Amino acid sequence: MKVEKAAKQLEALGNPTRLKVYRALVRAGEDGLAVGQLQDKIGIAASTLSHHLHRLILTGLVTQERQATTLICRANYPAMDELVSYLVDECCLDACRPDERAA
Amino acid sequence: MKVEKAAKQLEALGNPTRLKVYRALVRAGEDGLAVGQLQDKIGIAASTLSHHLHRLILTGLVTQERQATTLICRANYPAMDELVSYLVDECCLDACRPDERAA
DNA sequence: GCCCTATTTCGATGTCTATCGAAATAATGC
DNA sequence: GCATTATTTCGATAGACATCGAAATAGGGC
Repeated sequence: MKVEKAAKQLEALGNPTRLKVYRALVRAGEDGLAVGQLQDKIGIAASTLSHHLHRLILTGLVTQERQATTLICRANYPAMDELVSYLVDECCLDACRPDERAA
Repeated sequence: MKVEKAAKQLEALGNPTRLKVYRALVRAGEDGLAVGQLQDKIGIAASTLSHHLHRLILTGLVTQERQATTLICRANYPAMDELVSYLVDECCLDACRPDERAA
């Protein structure tokens, strides 16, 4: 993963509203949550939520699937896994895995 | 860890320049790097670097220690460890540790 | 084809961010 | 206490962001 991509994803998660959205989606699991359900949970204007979702989708952290008139949002686990791996491998190796310390 | 604190730290890392700074500091290990060395590595104005360092320090991800006229910067590993733990435990449990899946 | 619900896009606004150069501060050595 | 080096603070500027309400769009049922 390039540093720019990682930074983009971190920036996407680095907003309390978006982190709450992402957290809610993770907790919802495979069923995901409709945009409207997210709005109820988080309590912001629909347009604002749509904007934040757009940013999360652009970075690949969230996916959407249409079911009739509602849009189901889901956390894209592999993307987060890749991001955490980047942080651990590239940025935190010494602290988290002393025995794997690189040259 | 509260969601606001995690978001603040993610936001701090969610800028390419700051992520490069942090990465350089991690790679420098316990010796750390002087502000001037960081500036040489990254190639931005001293004032800009100072601004970014300030943000990283405010979130606790970086520490500074003065050695004579130079300021040594170091990555604060426990902070990153805590942040990654938050992401894994609160936001990525299902994907990363299926056997520890919470209720 | 029209209505209803769900969601996005538009337009506007205030706040925050990144960046720079210049000037100010800090710490040391002489 | 002055010069030197290292770093921060100041002031300015251009661009990005978060937020809202209103209007537009999408999809489906009648």
